[in-house]
Amino acid sequence: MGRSPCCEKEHTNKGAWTKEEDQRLMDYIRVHGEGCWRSLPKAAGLLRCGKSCRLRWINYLRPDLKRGNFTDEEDEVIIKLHSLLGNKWSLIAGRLPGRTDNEIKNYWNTHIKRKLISRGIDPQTHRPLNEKTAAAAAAATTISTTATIKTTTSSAAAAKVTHLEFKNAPPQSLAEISLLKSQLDFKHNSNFHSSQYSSFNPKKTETPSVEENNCTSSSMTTDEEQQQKQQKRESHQNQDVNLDLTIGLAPAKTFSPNSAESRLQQPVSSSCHLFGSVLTRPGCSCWQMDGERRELCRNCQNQNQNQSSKSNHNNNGLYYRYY
DNA sequence: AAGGACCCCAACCGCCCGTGC
DNA sequence: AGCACGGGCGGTTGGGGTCCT
Repeated sequence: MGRSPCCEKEHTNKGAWTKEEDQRLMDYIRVHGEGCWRSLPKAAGLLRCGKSCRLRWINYLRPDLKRGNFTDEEDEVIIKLHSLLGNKWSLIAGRLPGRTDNEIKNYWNTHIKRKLISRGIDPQTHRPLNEKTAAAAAAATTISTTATIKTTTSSAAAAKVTHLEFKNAPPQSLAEISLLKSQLDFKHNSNFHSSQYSSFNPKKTETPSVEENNCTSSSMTTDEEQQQKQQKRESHQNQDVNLDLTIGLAPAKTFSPNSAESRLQQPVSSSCHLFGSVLTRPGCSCWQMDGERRELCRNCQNQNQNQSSKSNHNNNGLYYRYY
């Protein structure tokens, strides 16, 4: 019944690693590289579970690990990313070079939680503690009535967000976004990735953006780029949400096309992105995020018309597709 | 100095996801 | 479609170190 264990527990060591074990593991990986963790212990002459070897390497032995205390800058990055991603430690770690998910998770639980509480901020919701109860009540009546999440299946575990329909207007501020996110079952709707709120962030950071790292569509024309830059400038002037999701890039790694990681790296240039609704036409200009213009561009209108027969479209509302 | 309380973090556990067949 | 497997993830634990009385 259930899964077979990843190793024979009777013949494996547990607990703290010895220097000799560390040395064996490092020597083996130096020669053979990472991977195939299940067979590694035997090949390396270690009486350890493969998972244990992997963890030891990733969290402790890897040569590129940064040692020492977290800096204030790292603290703030962690807080910011946590407010967007929740307990997605590996995604957060992917944006903090030299830090591991385990390290960040421990650091969060032992330091940052307290730090936020001392600032009067709830570490889970990232809202003021004294607002917590009132905000929860308010959120239930405001945000939940403005957005409807449509999924492809009725199973929470397998659900994939396909549409977001806003009866009035999409969230206008980071607070609203956070509130909306907290109301979704984030764990079960991992495909609905809050990191894609980056579409709300036209603010340019010092670090290279996704598109500057050749992650953007190769089909984009110069005109389209200009259009997007203009949109960014306009958006910048019109709102103050700075999610700074261009902070560093995840380590070079390939992801499956629909993974959260993959979508984290998708171009953030189009102002049509909304909660991960990456429209297929780069340079689409349907949404300006200024709270005034809530129009769909022609392309998106056409797309919506194609979809309208399937959805109960509110005349006053907006319709976003999630890919 | 003793020992109980508390803190920190490496390591473990069980589950989930992606892939190949 | 269903299964098996490897890898990865987040939550939790437990042991060692430090602080406090």
